[in-house]
Amino acid sequence: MARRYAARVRLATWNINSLKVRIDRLREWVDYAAPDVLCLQETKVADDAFPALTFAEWGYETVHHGQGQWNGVAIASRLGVTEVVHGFAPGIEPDVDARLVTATCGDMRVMSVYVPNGRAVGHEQYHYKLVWLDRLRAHLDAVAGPDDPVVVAGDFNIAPADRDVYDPAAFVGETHVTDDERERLVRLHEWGLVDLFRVAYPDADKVYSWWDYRRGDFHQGRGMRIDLALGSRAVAQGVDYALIDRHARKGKLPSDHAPMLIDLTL
DNA sequence: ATGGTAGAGCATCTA
Repeated sequence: MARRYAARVRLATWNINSLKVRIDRLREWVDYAAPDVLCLQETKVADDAFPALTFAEWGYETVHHGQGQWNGVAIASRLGVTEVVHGFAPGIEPDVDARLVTATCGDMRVMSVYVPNGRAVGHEQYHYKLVWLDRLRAHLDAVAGPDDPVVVAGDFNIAPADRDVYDPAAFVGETHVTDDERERLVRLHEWGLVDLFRVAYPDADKVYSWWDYRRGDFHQGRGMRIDLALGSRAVAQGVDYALIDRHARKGKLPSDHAPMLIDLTL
């Protein structure tokens, strides 16, 4: 259906690191931030344990793609949830894990992604990460076009540039910062996606979305910006505001990731 | 000091 007027949309993404443990904190943040579309990662629940009725009480339609103990991704939307694809589109080698779910929310084609961690450079899981990102690019071609309003949001487990890492020297030879991983992000840029946080803040540094639980890293400012919202041109040109909400990383039982929100005019 | 914490779930595995 043709769009008749500009719509303001608040998009959010959060690696919640267990929906079961974090449901009250999530409710608190949703009340505060009131996103229209919310991408979640690491729900760590099976589909039959996903609290869809709770989200419905909050005013959200949901789709969840989970497996139980690990991984699990969801999209919660006040703008509808249609044209759902669980995992990679048909024709692409299926994923062994639940790391991707796609839905149309309002006018946007939305993907919630939990990119494999990679564990260590050269590890079998690192190879899986790189191949997974190649498959994500193929998936984009299958479910959307670069001229559509498209958003790919989630935990990419890649810091796009050195300024997205608290100490680049500390990560030499580690995952999340290698040329091979960053090249996969460049390929997504070549498809037509841009880093929406950078649209709002082209030069900001020391802005992170994840801090290791250990060693007091959050309080010492040792973080990385690895949670990204990538958007096509139709989305990027409408970015009004972006925020990585560090306050949600504080207090009792925080996720190790902060949520990010992006305000758009579509 | 090759450490530390957190979540799954009950011995470790994953991050």
